[in-house]
Amino acid sequence: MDYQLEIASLISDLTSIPIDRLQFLIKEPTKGVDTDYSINWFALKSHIKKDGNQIADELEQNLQKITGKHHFIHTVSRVGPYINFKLNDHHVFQELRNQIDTQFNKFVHSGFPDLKKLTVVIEYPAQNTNKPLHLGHVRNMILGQTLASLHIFAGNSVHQVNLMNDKGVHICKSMLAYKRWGKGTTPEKRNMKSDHFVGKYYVTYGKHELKLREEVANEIKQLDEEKKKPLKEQDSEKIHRLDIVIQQSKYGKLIQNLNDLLLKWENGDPDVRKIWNKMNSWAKNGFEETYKVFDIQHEKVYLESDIYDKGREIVLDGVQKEHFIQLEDGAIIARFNKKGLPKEKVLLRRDGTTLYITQDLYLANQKLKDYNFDESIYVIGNEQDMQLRILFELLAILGFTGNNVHYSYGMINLKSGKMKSREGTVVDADNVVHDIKALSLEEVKNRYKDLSESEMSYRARVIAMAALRFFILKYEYSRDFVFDLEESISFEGETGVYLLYVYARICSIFTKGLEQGIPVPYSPNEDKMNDWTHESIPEEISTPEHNLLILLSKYPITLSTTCTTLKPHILCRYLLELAQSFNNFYHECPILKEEGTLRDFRLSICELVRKVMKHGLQIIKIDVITEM
RNA sequence: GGAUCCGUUGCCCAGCCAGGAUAAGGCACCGGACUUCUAAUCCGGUGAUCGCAGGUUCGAAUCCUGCCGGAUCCGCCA
Repeated sequence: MDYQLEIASLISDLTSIPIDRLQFLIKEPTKGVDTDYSINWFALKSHIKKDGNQIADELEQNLQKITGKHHFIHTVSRVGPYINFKLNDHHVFQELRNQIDTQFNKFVHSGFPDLKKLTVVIEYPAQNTNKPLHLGHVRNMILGQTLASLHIFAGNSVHQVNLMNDKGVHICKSMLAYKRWGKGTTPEKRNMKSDHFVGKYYVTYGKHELKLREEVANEIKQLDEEKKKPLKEQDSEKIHRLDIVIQQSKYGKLIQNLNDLLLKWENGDPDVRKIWNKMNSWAKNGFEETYKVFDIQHEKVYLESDIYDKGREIVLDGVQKEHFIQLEDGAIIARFNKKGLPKEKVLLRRDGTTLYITQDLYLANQKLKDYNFDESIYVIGNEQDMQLRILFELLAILGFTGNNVHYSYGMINLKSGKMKSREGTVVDADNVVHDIKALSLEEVKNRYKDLSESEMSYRARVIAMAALRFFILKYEYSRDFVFDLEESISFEGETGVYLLYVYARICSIFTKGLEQGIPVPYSPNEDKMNDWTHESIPEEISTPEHNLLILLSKYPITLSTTCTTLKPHILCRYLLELAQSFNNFYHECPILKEEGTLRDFRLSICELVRKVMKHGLQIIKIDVITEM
């Protein structure tokens, strides 16, 4: 039961203030105030033309009449400008108790409004095939995957797809370096993960280019400055001279080689295609290994090399329909007249070749054809906000049906600054997983000396992935954050490990209970629900118990909010609060040492927390373990 | 220069959409709790001009305006 909504409903009946307005006015109290929900009657004044005090008096009196021993509101009281509501523990517990057996699925969905089920396409992480995945991709993958999970939970039909950027100048850079310095070696011969092998050559190229560029840095700078001047003031002779110097430098020749390679690829040169195929398959095989670690599965992968040239017809058709404009030199552009958008955007080059945006137009249509979606989500970093705005605007101009959403997440920066893959200053996805696993294995070994190797590494793996996933998801997705392996991946405090620990603790209580012949709701070893029909509740409920009950009752609405806002951090914050609240309860309230109703009541609370914790973690794709 | 986002304690981070009680957590630091259901834990403490200045309001971290500081974007690149 959503008590916040119920209270809003009660007040709505008494005041005829619309309930959808009232539910935002019912607040959870700040720390230290002994109440469960409250409303400030000042906030009601703008809705009823009465004296505030009078409103509060009437409300309080009327509410007093209906609340009481059997009502879900136990007490109503006035403190200053607030009307406070304390819920009835018995009522809350009885409501929750139903889910211990068979109603759990109904319970977790009970916060959802009855909406039409949607078909949703989620595209991520759209990486390039020139280098291995890095921490930015990790955030992308984990967010994309979690979005899918949230939509599936909400009952929507989800299609997870990827766009593999497997052609273009970036992969040519790796190819060029490999051709020049690779000497035909392979990842196997070098004993390297194959995508790292490809990435090595990308970095080699980047460093080489940077070195050569320095030789003509001065000329490039001068050229840039000259070109920045208004057209009339430009010294065309100087520009020409600088151009020649740059072109004839080693740097210029390298760039020329790169462009030649790209052109050869476009023309289908067999030798170039052969090496391209080889390097791409190395890259893709490497990605597959990493995907396995993160359990990433795509229903379909669109390849840029397949579709880069498509979308031309859409653009030409757009010209026919006078949406776009063909310039004298042959280029096709779109003009915008909207704040925040550029004046114009080129859609086809003057030589008729396509651009990335051309392909985007095609892919948006193709996804609609393939899935007839209601919503298409692009999980892409916020540095591409403008590109996506332009794309969506173009689609709108073309009368595109279907809702496009840019899930714009923030960048991960390092203490040392921004991650730059061409300079090799990135946190590699595989390495970061490896490091966290090593860290958690050490912790497991410290605690258990006599576990089997496989059990130890299993636990270490679950713990490590929990730590990493939760670390990414606990931040509001749109915000940038700074990553530092030492400080960021901790197993203490607000971490995934903290949540796992609560789960393991509860399991441990149940295991101990079973050993002592005490009936418990759940058997961790067999992963089995027991016959558990406990219904009674002690006369006196302690504060930790009360807090847990209230918190548990908020789970459905938390899930619903998380799903409708697509903000996983809301669920993460809830689970942390639940874990804190449980740990407080754990230390304050003995369980197995008690007897009768009190023991059973507390065991029931444990089971509720266990179930909600497991469910919540499942939603964010974190596995649990029963012992740690 | 223009556009978008951001600025909350020594550090990290929630709250802002929908204004209301003493600004919530975590890290670090200080003190306390393991012969008692797992101390990867708990309890207590120190620590905040919510970037600055105005405005609206009975009331502003939250809304509005201006300023300062930071990030990103503004390619016939991807």
